Amino acid sequence: MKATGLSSVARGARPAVVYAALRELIVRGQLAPGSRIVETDVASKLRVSRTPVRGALQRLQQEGYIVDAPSLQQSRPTVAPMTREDALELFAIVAEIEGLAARCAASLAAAPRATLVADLTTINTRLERASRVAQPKHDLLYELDEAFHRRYVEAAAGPRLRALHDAVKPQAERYERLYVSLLSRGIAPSVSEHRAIVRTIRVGDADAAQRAVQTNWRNAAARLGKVIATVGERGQW
Amino acid sequence: MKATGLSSVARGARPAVVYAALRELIVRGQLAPGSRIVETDVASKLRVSRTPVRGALQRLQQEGYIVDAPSLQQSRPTVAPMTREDALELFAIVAEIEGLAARCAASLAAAPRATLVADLTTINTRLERASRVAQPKHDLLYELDEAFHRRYVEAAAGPRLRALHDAVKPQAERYERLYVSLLSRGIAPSVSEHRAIVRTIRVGDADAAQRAVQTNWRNAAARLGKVIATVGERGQW
DNA sequence: GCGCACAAAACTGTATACACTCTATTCCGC
DNA sequence: GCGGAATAGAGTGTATACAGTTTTGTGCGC
Repeated sequence: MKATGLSSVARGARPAVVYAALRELIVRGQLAPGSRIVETDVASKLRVSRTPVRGALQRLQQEGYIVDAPSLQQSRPTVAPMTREDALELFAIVAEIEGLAARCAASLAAAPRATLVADLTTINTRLERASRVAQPKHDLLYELDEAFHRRYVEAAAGPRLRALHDAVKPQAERYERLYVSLLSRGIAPSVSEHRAIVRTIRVGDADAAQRAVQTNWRNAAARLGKVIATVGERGQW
Repeated sequence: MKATGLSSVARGARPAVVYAALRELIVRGQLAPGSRIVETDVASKLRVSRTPVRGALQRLQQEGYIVDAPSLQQSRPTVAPMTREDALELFAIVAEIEGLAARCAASLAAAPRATLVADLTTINTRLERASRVAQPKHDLLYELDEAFHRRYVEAAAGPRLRALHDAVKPQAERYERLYVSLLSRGIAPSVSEHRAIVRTIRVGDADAAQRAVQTNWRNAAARLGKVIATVGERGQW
């Protein structure tokens, strides 16, 4: 990412670029939970005016990446803290959204469903292999897990559900990365849960597919909950 | 609603007021699906500058009330069309969100749960009575059904789930109003489905509560689907 | 009368100036 | 030295000017 100088970005794309840049910083932890975000600073760092920055901040806030620090009249955007409570609620929501997508996936026609099942199997196999090596690469584990879920969402979800997924899921990235970085050996259960998901989609059992995805996320939430309890919360004060 | 002259609105509240005004116009149908929305017009009608209007439009778009008409470079916001497909997907999403809330509600402690159950029963009884009269008042039916669902969401949902609900649910209002206005006698099944929801929350069965809410919405979607098929879609051309 | 080209109007994207609010620091009085 | 008030600074809210793009209308040629 070029640190400074996106003033050359095409005319209609600046808010989106600012949004992407800030989200990346937040999700990767470079912008710590609890940090204040100042419109003027962002604007000058990225060499754009405050107008596109405003748009980006508004979107980030609406999606939950940043929150308003309590101040009577003015809005003081700060990076949203990471707490155990928040992680559990967020994972529960993702469980429902992706569960619904899996339900739709299991109801697809036979032909596209077969392709989907094949792809999911491939991805999950790669995930299993990546998790078995001596020093698992955290980024790779995250990418593969993410790719697995994204695959069936994009295959089956309608425009509304996909938009919702795009808005909610990336917020879990902060917690997922924390998770794999602390528990990289512990994703074995995930692999077998993924296999169960693939199985239900293959046989076309919508209810079971939805349940399987929900189970996967609820278990992940439980495992993550323990991790956070030990490592502590961030951005709380 | 004062048509013109909200230039006197407090300093930090203008985007919210513009947002509320436009959303109201859209969900009540005064701004027809497919209509173009022009920043300048809205700004001059409401006597504010384009800046707060911009914020409001962006939020409306992110929540799905308005969409971008395809135009290569510039964004041309138009009121989102109402289609059968969209209604079914939207209701399926609401089913998951409120289903999750109901699951949390069934897991509440005994004391607050008892209060919740009592309130839900009261609301549902009022709904039943309102639906039995000769000429049911559509607005009242809508309000009561909406109040029923809102009650348990607010009682049990965490901040994230509530924010999601606040963002998604109002979009269903367009379809719900269409629904009750065409099928006001047909809400008897809803009343009994609500009773089932209350029962599961009372006994504290989380899984059953979630399923009951999902059933309620899936049935509503099916009933609405038929209605739209007969009345035709809007804003498609 | 039809079509194409050019021009003008309409709108959105961006930047910037100004106003208002909140905060923090400093200075004065005690 | 401590506390409070005044003031300077920082930062957001709003308005507006300007630029670039798309659309629409008009006139000319055929």
